[in-house]
Amino acid sequence: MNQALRILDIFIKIQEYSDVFQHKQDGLLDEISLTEVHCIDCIGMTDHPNVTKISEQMGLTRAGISKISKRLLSKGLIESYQEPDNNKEIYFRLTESGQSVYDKHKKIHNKASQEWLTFFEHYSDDDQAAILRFFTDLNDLFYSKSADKIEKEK
Amino acid sequence: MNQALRILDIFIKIQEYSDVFQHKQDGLLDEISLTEVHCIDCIGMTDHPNVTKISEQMGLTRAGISKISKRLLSKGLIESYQEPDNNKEIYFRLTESGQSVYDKHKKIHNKASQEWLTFFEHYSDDDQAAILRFFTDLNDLFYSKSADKIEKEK
DNA sequence: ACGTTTTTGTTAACGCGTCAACAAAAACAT
DNA sequence: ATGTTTTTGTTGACGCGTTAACAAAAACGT
Repeated sequence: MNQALRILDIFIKIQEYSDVFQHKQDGLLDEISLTEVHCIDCIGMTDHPNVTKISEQMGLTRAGISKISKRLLSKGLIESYQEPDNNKEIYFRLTESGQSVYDKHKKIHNKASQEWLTFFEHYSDDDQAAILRFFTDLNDLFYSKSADKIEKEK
Repeated sequence: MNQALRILDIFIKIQEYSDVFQHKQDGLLDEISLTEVHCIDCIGMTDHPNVTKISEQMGLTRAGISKISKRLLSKGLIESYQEPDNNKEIYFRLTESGQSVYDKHKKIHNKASQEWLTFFEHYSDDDQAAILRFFTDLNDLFYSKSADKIEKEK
């Protein structure tokens, strides 16, 4: 992934978590939590998503995803299915209403991306380069620290 | 507050929340949660801190602070007192062990600030200016959005 | 083929903070 | 002074996600 896009991604996440109201405006988060929307997003994007895969992608525990998926099932936003050759793994797919949530979220997401890019393009090329480098360095710094952490936990 | 310091402050917070391990390394967070440490910090810095004041400063509910203060009391990190002219408000102060946590946290905080400044100073003046402006703009953007939000909630 | 190990999903107990409802004290109004 | 309103702190019910323990299925080793 391009580094500029990576930074964009970070900011979208910040925006999503701090500006929950943006979703609220669209009436998306009235009955569904932000985590549930992210889970729907993950299910919509993943091939044969099961509890384990989703938990890895979302950085939550399997137990957590197990409960979230139960909520989504009871809300009729997803449904589960299995493959004939595997009796253990349980996969999920979006229902029609789940797909609608998915689409709305994607639309909001794209709108935020666009706003962000517009915001960023107001800076000169030199400024953009400086900002990008700063975030890249920062990312590396955090990454190396995380690596340290993992190292120590072993 | 200076804008550079403001940005520093934002990053310290990010660092604190994402790099909990940094506290763990110092054995600070083994028995105390990060929120509890912040509460101790708040009590240590505030004059006559009571549940209401602390909740306002920390952005948590009174109910939350009420419970956190009970935990801190039971851990012997803070103690409560009242003033003779007021039978309603209950204030807190740090015990000796609470003060020790406060000092350790401040030390870690200062260290993080110093690291951050060092990191930042590696950039040229022009780059620093660009980065600062970027964050200032971002801050303004978020602030105006929040203002919109408050407006709509009325 | 069969015993062992790993993977997968679920559940109960827990910790954390919120919300709503409440009682007691304080502040206010007249 | 007295009745009303506001402030303050607490509690119970709740939602959310984690940890730990578990059973069932799959994968592995020989």
